[in-house]
Amino acid sequence: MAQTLRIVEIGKLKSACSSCSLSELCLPAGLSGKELQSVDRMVNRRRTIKRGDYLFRSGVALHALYALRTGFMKSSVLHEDGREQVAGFHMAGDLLGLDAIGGESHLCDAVALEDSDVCEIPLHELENLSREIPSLQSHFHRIMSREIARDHGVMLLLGSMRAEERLAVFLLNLSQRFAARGYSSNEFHLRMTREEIGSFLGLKLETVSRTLSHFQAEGLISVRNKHLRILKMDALKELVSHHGCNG
Amino acid sequence: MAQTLRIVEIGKLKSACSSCSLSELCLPAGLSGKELQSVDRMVNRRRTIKRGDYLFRSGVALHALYALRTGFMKSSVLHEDGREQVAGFHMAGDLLGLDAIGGESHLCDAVALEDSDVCEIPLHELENLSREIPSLQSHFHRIMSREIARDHGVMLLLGSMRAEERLAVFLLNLSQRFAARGYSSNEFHLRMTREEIGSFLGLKLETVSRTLSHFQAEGLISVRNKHLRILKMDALKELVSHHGCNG
DNA sequence: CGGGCATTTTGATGCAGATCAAGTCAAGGG
DNA sequence: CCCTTGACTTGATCTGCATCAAAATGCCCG
Repeated sequence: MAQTLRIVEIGKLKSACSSCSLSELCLPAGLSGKELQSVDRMVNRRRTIKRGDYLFRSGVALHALYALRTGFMKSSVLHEDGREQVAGFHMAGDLLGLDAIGGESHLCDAVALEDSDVCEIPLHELENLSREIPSLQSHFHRIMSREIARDHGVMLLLGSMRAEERLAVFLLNLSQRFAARGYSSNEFHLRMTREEIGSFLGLKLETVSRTLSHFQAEGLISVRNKHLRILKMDALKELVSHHGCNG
Repeated sequence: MAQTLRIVEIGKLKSACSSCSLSELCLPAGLSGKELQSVDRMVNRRRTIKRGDYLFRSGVALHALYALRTGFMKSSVLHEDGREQVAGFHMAGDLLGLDAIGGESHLCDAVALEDSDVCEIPLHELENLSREIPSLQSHFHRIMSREIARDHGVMLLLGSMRAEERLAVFLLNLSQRFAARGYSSNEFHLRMTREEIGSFLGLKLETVSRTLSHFQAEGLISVRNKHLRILKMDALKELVSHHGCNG
């Protein structure tokens, strides 16, 4: 009861895009004051997703796009026989639901890996508004395009890298994204399990664990449970570009 | 010289979207007569790409999006160390260059696997026009979204399927796309090499060849070089959904 | 039409990562 | 505080696909 009330209140809170610290990472990046106000009006609902809960599930109709405000989520595609493939991990500023625009219903699940807040962006209103604000339109296109480019990168990883390279790419990518949000680039908390990392990278959890241990033994990183520290950023980067040695 | 002339002439040909048999698969799907004329005016340049030539290369600035009119292409991402990952195969009606909108320059190569014709769609004009024509806008968004959803499907394939399943998914997908374009769904020509199939599926060419031979031995398909016939569509589909037997 | 090169097939062997199997560790609940 | 439970680590073994090798086939071009 108290719980429900709290959620409603949060939903009503006008913590506007114009005063949101993420606006430069998020949808309204690069908009002027006036334009920002229009976006504020469009994004009038917030939702809290508890750890382990779904933001949306595969098969459900698309209600809106979601901008992640705080927290951490994963999205995953599932095969009919139960296999799960994590398609991505999302942090503050990321836009979720982009794969559902094509068919009107979601094709993947989005699950909170820690308590998260999202802003709802009704697709039709976004399309209306982006007809009036060219810079919003082109930024929305940029966001979708970047998602396509990112996915191609993941395909490269899954299709042609060895386990060590995959893990290195994964860690470097996380590091970079934390840095872009003002967090440390060489020390952070892994919010996902080894199994989820494995699913994302096309590896089994044991392989993830072994490879992390191996990196640690080499002095590249230090891991203790979910706490991770990158000790030799350059060495990790070299690992990625050099293809081991079997060119 | 004669060559150059011929290309220029083709570039000038006004074989308009309004009279193009692909319009229902392509960008202008669902537009009215008047709207179609606006799109015609926007798409005023065609190009011919010879087999083996590049439509665009990674790193080059984005000039336009391209709608494939006739022919067959692949797009591939390359790793700095030379490894190539085929990101997709494209046939008539497909839109290429979507991953370059985000950063203004291409992130993958697009190569013709047979002589191909494309229509150039200047991105800025597309954005201008889609501010005037809502159905064009939403269809463009649908196209980008479908590309994201398709990529997620490929990630599922690369991350969690065995070689036989990958090949089966690949053949079924090709079959479906040929059917959508009015060609036979169970007999077609593979325009790419075994190596390119392998690169796309995250397998080596020998594995592709062996797996095809195996399918043939089982009576699921018949292959002779690049000519392929699907004999047991249902059995192929079962192969995909049943995860072999090691659930 | 025939030589040469690229593509494909097929076989033999090796290895990275999966699988199976214990055992350790941290967190939450009675 | 101990017990349970889920997450993680580590070791032993297995296997699917890669790699290496060589022969067969198709195709381009002179």
